[in-house]
Amino acid sequence: MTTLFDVARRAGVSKSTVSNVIRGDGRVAETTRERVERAIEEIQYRPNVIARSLKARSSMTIGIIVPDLTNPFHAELAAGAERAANASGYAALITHTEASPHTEQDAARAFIERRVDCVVVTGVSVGSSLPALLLDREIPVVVASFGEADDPRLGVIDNDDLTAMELVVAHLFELGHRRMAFVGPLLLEQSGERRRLGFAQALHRRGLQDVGIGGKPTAIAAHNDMQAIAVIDRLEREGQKVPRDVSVTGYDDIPLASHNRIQLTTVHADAAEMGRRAVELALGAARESRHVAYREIQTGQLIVRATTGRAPA
Amino acid sequence: MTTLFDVARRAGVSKSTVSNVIRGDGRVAETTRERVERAIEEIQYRPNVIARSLKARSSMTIGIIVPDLTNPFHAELAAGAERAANASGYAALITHTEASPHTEQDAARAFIERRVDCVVVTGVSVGSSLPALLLDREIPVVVASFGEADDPRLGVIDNDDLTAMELVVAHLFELGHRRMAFVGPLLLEQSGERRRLGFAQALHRRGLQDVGIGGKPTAIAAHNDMQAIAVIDRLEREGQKVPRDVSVTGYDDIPLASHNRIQLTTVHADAAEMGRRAVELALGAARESRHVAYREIQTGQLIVRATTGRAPA
DNA sequence: CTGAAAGCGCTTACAG
DNA sequence: CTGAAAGCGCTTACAG
Repeated sequence: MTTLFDVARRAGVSKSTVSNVIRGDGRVAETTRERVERAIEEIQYRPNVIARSLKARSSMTIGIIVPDLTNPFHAELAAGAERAANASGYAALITHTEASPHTEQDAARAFIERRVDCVVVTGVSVGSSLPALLLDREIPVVVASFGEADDPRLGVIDNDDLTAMELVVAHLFELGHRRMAFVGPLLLEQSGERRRLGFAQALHRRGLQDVGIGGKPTAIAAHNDMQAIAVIDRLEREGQKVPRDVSVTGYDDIPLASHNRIQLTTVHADAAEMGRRAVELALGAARESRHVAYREIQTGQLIVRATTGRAPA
Repeated sequence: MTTLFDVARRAGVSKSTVSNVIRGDGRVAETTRERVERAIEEIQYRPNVIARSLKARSSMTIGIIVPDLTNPFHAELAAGAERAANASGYAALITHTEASPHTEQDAARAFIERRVDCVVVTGVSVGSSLPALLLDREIPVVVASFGEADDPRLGVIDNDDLTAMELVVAHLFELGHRRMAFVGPLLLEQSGERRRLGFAQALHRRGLQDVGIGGKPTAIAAHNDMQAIAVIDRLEREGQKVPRDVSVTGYDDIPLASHNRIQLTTVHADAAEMGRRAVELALGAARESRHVAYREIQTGQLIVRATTGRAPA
């Protein structure tokens, strides 16, 4: 690879001057600038960001942690975050953890060693130490759709799960359902617990409680759309019909939820926008060398489609 | 952040010695090693990979380009690649391009400037310059599921699309279909053309030709599963039934394809394994400072499920 | 407006 | 077995 020095030599100037034109530093004579730019063009010079990072103490890269890239909600969120990072000149180191504590530790270590400027996390294992590991190194982190985010240093972009689950239960209750169950996430994600709690509270207000999946529920509220779709698959393979025999709800409103053959009743969340906003907050904090320490909670709409219906008599 | 120097000072040795114990260089006295390790532990030292990269001329990171993170096939492939990279101590810079030439250029530039050791590409726009941009910089690239990969320097992990489309057409033909159409990818991906070609050739062998989507086909072969699922959605919203009125096939066999409500007839491909293998080839080449220049073609099984049936009378 | 010099945090011969 | 020194490719005061 060619270096600054190569273009300096070819243009007949010093490395400092080349650096000045590249960084757009004002004090460079017009003719010098042109000469340097021509040299850059001729030898196809591309600055070495690694060298720059070392000096600047900023890697110009952000870390993104997602439990499961294969879940469209997480993929959309990561994609939104990545796009926003790119737009600001940052590259994105993305790693998926399958909510495994061990993989999370490895990812944290890799991010620390590579000196990422900040990180956004779309989900972690229950009781994960990942955020603390990063925060303790003064790396700003914002968590999106997360569950209990108790560390005050965290940035949080989240959904109001409690309200959302109240909407879900109100809807099901109105359809006559009295035997309901919550089904947690496929992976051991921390966010599962808060939705379970919201569900339980909403039932409690109506003098009901979770009958569990074994308790012949007439309605099942799944932790997210992917889980809801898996539940429908299982029920229907067992010969039950959704929603005739059992109603099912999701959470996230992934594109597939509105597919003609799925038509899932779910809670809407704007994954891409959450990703974009998370990066905005994280980069802002990184640039000012502080933690984010700020939370933003949005409450999602309930989208009623065709997987919920009147409770069977 | 603490540096090598901090631990050297605390352990009362030189930076060289600390470096030697960290890198596991043999010639270090046992007691010295212990002293250094204790110091590292006490001040929680983590090496700066950026500095190491600068000296070593290897960034220990790989680039991954995917057109659409939201497509489970690409997500799986990227996840498999990412996992394999991590297992070898590499981090993964992932960027999604939406098959936009402009974004592809930006990604290539970012990868070059960050000196990624190699890149794996799961799809590009038609006629994309992305691979050449990288190859010309002596960066090994392997393309997976790609379409026409004409550059001999490329590594290629691919499916035998021609054979696969022959299987698809044979299956449909046997069910009595004579009016068939191919539907290309949602994004302008290069891989679309080869599947279209295989489809056309298979029809031609039977004295048929593509009637196009407007030609009232009784069977539609989609470029991939996501497109097939979108086609089913569209058809059924227009009041047609799949497969009663129209049969539909996909390609990839994403997890959703086997869902009870989808049951898509499709061609199986092992995305995660393709990703793993792609990284293996790319890293091997990177370590030897050469291009991959090697191709591996697998032919996928046709999985017959419930979106294909006898042609309507 | 331009260049010499120091330094970012490592690694790597090389001496001792 | 250990350390001093040079160098990876940049940036950034500072002189001139």
